[in-house]
Amino acid sequence: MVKRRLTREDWTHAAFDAMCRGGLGAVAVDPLAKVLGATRGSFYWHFTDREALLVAALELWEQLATEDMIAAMERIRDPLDRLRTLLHEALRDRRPSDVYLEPSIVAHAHDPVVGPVLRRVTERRIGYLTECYQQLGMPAEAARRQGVVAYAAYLGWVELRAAAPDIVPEVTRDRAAMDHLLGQLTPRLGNEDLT
Amino acid sequence: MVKRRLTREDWTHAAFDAMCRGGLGAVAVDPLAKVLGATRGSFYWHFTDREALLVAALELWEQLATEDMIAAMERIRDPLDRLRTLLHEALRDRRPSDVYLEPSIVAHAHDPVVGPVLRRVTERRIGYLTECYQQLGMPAEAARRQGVVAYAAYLGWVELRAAAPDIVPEVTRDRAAMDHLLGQLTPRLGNEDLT
DNA sequence: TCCGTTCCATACAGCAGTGTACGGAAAACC
DNA sequence: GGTTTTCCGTACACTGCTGTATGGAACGGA
Repeated sequence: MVKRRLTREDWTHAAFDAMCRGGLGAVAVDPLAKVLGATRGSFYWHFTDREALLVAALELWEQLATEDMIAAMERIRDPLDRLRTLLHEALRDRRPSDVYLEPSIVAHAHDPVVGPVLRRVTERRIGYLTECYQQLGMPAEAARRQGVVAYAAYLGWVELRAAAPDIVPEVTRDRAAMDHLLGQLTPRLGNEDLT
Repeated sequence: MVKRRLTREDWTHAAFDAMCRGGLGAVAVDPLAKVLGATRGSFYWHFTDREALLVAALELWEQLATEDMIAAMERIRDPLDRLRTLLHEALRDRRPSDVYLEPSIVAHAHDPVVGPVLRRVTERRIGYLTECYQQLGMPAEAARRQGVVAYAAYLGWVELRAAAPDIVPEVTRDRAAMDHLLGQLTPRLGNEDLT
């Protein structure tokens, strides 16, 4: 790792990494400078504020964890297969470094810079889930409700994994239990229980 | 509000209140002293550390939001009625000041003083849910899994409420949707779908 | 190679919070 | 009412972070 000059993207990615490990509080200029082997002088050339860095890192998160994810799903043709893959991907175990990011972001929902991004991401994800359910034949309103329920379920598992990591595999590792769970979130076609 | 001397409990309750509003970060000695109309001199008489205050506040949370809650539920005789009340109570809308507390705690799960308390609370709540499902006739393992699922659902709604408060009522205010949701978490007696 | 632009290190000021030392006020006790 | 114990205010030192000012290094084009 030769010592080269840093770009705005270098700082943004470093902030994102720190965010994944230590939450939003870890997005701090001084510590990041140490990691990058530079000083704050570099940072304040590329950014005006610590806040600007936070925004950049959050928008990177928005891109990677939502837009890219959705784009990947869109490559799956069959709607049912796509929803199944999506849910499975969302509920599956993650690398430990990913566990604390979303909880930390939600915990700062009241923050004026976090709030708007989180809002967009939440609405976008639920919106996409709604689309998926509609493509399976659900009417709009029911699909929306189902989307909200599914997203709440996702959030719940993410948080539970953070709160007590060893409890989650009790369910997710059990094939039957996992199928049961996914089954509740996946409407069987021709089911009249779509409310 | 006459100016009287402060007890350890005064500080603990003030810390708990601050925690409810601003998350764990709001448990700070200097600001709390201002609120209480005192100085840090008082604080360091009753506590050794800021950490000690955090522990006290978290244990108060454990008592109020878990033990007292469970004790209240135990006063309900009929197991099905009890579970329904519990779920309804857990998923119902809360006062705004309560919205950010649990997300903030979960976000600090890696913290050495938060971790153990959060572990205990999580295990205790899931354990109690498991009991409830068992009293409804589910075998131990299935009840445990159902308890985990129900608790994850609870966490999900709490977080969603913090992330995008206006989306939650879309479901919880709709009587039919709410019944459907509670229905998924409430086994119908004599249902063979208990896995 | 020279020069202008881009980038960064150093040094400084400032803020918010923690924890300690110590003197003195306020209760409590007899 | 004096003494002892309990409690609290004040002042200080220290830490970790933000943001600014400025000089100078590194790079790229002519």
